Amino acid sequence: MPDKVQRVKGVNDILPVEARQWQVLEAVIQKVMNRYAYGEIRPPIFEKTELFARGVGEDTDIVSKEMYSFSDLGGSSLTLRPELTAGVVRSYIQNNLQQISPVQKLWYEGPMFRQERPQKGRYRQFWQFGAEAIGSPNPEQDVEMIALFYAILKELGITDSVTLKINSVGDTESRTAYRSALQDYLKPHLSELSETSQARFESNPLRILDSKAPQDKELVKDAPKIRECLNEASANHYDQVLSMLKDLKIPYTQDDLLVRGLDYYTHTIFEFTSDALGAQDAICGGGRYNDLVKELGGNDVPAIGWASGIERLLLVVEAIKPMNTDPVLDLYLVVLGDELRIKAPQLVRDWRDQGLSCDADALRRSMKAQMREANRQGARFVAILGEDEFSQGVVQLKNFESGEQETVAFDQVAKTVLNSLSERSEES
RNA sequence: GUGGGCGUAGCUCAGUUAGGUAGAGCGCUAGAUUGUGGCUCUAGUGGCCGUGGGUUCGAUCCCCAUCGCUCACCCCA
Repeated sequence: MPDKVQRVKGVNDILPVEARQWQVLEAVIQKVMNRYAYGEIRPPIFEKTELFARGVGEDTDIVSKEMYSFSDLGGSSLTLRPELTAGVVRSYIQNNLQQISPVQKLWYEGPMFRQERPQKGRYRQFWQFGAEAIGSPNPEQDVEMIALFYAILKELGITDSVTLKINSVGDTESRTAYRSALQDYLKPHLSELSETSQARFESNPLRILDSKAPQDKELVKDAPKIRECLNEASANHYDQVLSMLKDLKIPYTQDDLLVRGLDYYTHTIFEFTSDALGAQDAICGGGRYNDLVKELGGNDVPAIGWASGIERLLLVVEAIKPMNTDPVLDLYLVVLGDELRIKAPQLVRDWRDQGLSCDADALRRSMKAQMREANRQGARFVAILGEDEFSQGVVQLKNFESGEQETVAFDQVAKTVLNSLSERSEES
C-alpha cells in the first residue's frame, strides 16, 4: 500500500463538528460588523513580497524569518499573506477608495500564513478576522475600533476572561524623543542586557521593553515611560481615548511596557489577552498606523486597525462559554423494503425544497439502523414509509422527542413539521 | 531556529515487573425487539504497537536514526 500523504506541519483540518463552532463565530462577526457599519473586503491570499517587506517592516520577525515566499513562473517573488493590514491598505490605495468616501471602514476574515514553530494556539496556517478604519485621525475612531472588538467578545459572552491592555507610542516626534531617553537610560547598563536586547539597542530599542529575559525586566522596571515623553498633541489624543473608554465602560489596563512588534504603529496601541490560554494568550492586537498609507505610496491618510486570531478565540470560547454544537435535522425519512428505496430521492427533495433539513438512508440499511441514524443526526421528526403507507400516499410521522406518531399525507409533511417546529421555538 | 515530553484500535489510554508478535472504555456494526431511535444487556468489527536500521533464537518493549505530534523559548493572532 502506498504511504498515506500527511498534512503539512502546523496546519489543521477543520472537521464538520468544529466547523459548526466556526459558523457560529462567523455569524457573530458578520452581525457586529454590520451594526458598526464596516464593509467586508476580500484581498487576495498572496501578494508581492515587496508589499510585506515595506508594509510590515524588514526588521520584524514576520518578514525576516516567517514568510512563505516563492517565485512564480514569471520570476516574481510572491508571499502568502502573514497578516492583512498591508494587503487592505494596498487595496485601498490601488482602488482609490478614498475617492468613494473620506473614511473607509473595512473588515476581513481569512487564513494567514507564518512559518513559525507550531504550539498551542499558534499554527502555520491560521485564521484572522480584523477591521481597519482608514481616514480619521481622531481619538473617537480609536475608541470605536476597540468597542467593535469588545462587542464581539460580549456577544460571545467571554468579556470576563479577557483583559484589554493599552498604551501609546505617540507620533514620530514623541517616539524619537522617547527613543533617545530610553537609550540614555540603558546605555550605562548595555552589557547587562540580554543578547537580543543588545542587538536591538540601536535598531529598535522600544522592543527591549517587552523582553521577557529576567535581567531585561529588572532594568526596564525603572526605565522612563513613553507616556512621559509624549508631546502635547500625542498626550491629548491618548487622554481622550482613555476618557472615552471610561464613558463606554470598557475596562482597560494601562501598560507602559506594551510595545507591539510591527513597525507601522503610531499613537494608540492595544492588545486583548485571555487568562484561559497558555503562553499564546493574545487574542487581538492592533493600533493606529498614521504613516503606513503614505509609506505604501498613497496619500497622507491616517488609519487604525486590529486583527484577531480565530483559533485562539475559539479556544477561549470553549474554555469559558462552550457552544452547543449538537447536530440538528428537521426530518429523517425511514424507508422499509428495498422496492420503495427508489421513491426516497423524490420525497426528500420535495421536503428539502419546502425548507426542511432532511435526510434519508442510502445504504439500504435495516429499519433499526435507519432509526439509529436519525437519532445520531439529531432528527426532530422521522417519516416512516412502508408498503401500506406508500399505496395510500402517506407516511407515519413520528415526533422524535415525544414519541407521538400520526399519519400524514406526503404533501402535508413539510407543513406539519414546520408548524410544529415554529410552535416550539415560540414557546422557548 | 533552540529545548523538554509523547507516538499502541476511529477517539482516550492501559500494558509488556526483568524482551516470548496485545487489552479496556467510548465509537462503529449487529442481535435481544422479523415496522420504531435514545436507556440496558449480549456479541462482533477494528491494530505490520509511527517509520527504517541495530542487538537478540526472538523486539511493541533495549539501542540508533528518522518522521510526526505536543508544550515551552523567541515572537506573535
